[in-house]
Amino acid sequence: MTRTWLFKSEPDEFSFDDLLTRPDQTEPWGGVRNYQARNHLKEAGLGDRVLIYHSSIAEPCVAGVAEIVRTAYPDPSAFDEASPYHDPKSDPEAPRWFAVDVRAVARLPRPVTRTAMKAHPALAEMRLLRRGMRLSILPVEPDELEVVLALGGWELRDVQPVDL
DNA sequence: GCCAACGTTGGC
DNA sequence: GCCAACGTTGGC
Repeated sequence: MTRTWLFKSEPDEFSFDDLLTRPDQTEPWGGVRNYQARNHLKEAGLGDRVLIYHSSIAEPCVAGVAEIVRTAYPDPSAFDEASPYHDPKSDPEAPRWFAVDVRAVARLPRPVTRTAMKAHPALAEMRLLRRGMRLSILPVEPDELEVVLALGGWELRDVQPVDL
């Protein structure tokens, strides 16, 4: 069963366009240091869709769609003393933090702004839009995915992983 | 820049 | 185990 997730990113740090420039349009997604978000990361399965959401900008939006191409593995940055995400309490024998690899599917024909999502009645229950929601990795319901894609000028079949 | 919401830390 | 203090996130 293919699920959908929403990954937050500050585009100044890493944007959907950055993902498109990576080799094979694939990038490890790590540095998540919140247990609830980590648990979501560990649930992500091969081929799950990912909405890439740009936060902390004037107009926060979903910029594009990616997919999981490697499921959770120990996050190397946790063991890297030079990394800002270094966690001395994470033991390589029992890793605390995990990363996944994501590959771009495509940019949305038009970005779906937070404002547009908030204005849509079908998205009233969307996790992302709840007050005080700070999790950087969130599940997205199937019907919510359809609405977001429609707002972005796409339909669900446009993001079916090709190998399914 | 403000501030609400929330997570983490550490004293007790 | 409680809870105050503090730090961070992220929309506005």
